[in-house]
Amino acid sequence: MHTGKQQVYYLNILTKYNLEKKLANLKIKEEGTFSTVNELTRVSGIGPAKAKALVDDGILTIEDLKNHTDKLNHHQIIGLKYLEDFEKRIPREEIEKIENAINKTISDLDSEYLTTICGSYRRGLPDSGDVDVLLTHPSYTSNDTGKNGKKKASTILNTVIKLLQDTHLITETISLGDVKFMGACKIEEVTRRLDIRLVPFDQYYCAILYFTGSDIFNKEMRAHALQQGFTLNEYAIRPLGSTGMPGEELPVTSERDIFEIIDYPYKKPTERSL
DNA sequence: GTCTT
DNA sequence: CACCATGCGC
DNA sequence: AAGACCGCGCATGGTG
Repeated sequence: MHTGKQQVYYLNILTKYNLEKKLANLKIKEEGTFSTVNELTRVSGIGPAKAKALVDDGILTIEDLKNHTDKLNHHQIIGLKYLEDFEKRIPREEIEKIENAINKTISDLDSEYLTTICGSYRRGLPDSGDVDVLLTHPSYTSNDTGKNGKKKASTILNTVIKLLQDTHLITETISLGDVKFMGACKIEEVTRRLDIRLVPFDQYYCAILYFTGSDIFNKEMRAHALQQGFTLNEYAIRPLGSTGMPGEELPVTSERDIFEIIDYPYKKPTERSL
């Protein structure tokens, strides 16, 4: 009963999203601004809505945009400034250097921090689009909720980010909250997109699994989990009761634990690029 | 409602 | 000030 | 034809 209601709720979100996407595309095509919108959305932080607004203001190209930076917010200014850089792929050798720099700085701070760079880098691919770092510390768990937990998280993340700024790895901040940093770093010539997210210690391996992907692999694994009577997401794996109601989060101390719980043959990260 | 099977 | 909606990226 | 699908954190601007 509760589950049915929840499913209907998510279904509505999904339906609404699909409809809006379709309507937006139709509208754009009708107005003949399709290619223009695409051009402006190359800038990180400019999506379909902002692009449309800019076009309405007579700003049609990236070149126009450079003369109207007053119409951009901080994210979009960074996106414009590093437009070419952010479109370049990052060789894994460079990510290895970034990884070393991060690990050195953070382990000097506290040896109990754990970091993992996920995404295609972790799957062993020769290059990636950005650097996605997962960060955790035993003192921060999913029990740390409410005002106190937020404060604990924000202290940890802010400390780490400040340190990485001091060592001149992080060069730009797009956004910084309690648990997620989005910004840029530079270790050679090109400025690279860098994300760092703080994850509760007990949810670390579910997060690593999720953010390592690939998307297709995640989908297959989630489907297998369901067959075995479990629900798996970026936070946790939980058994499903006879009603379909998720139970308590199962303890997980490695990525391999998750595979074993759902009786799915272990795949190394390099075997997950489906 | 759309996508997969 | 708190709270919410929207845009955006992942 | 039938069943699967199954957000969220942050910045910004608006409301009261």
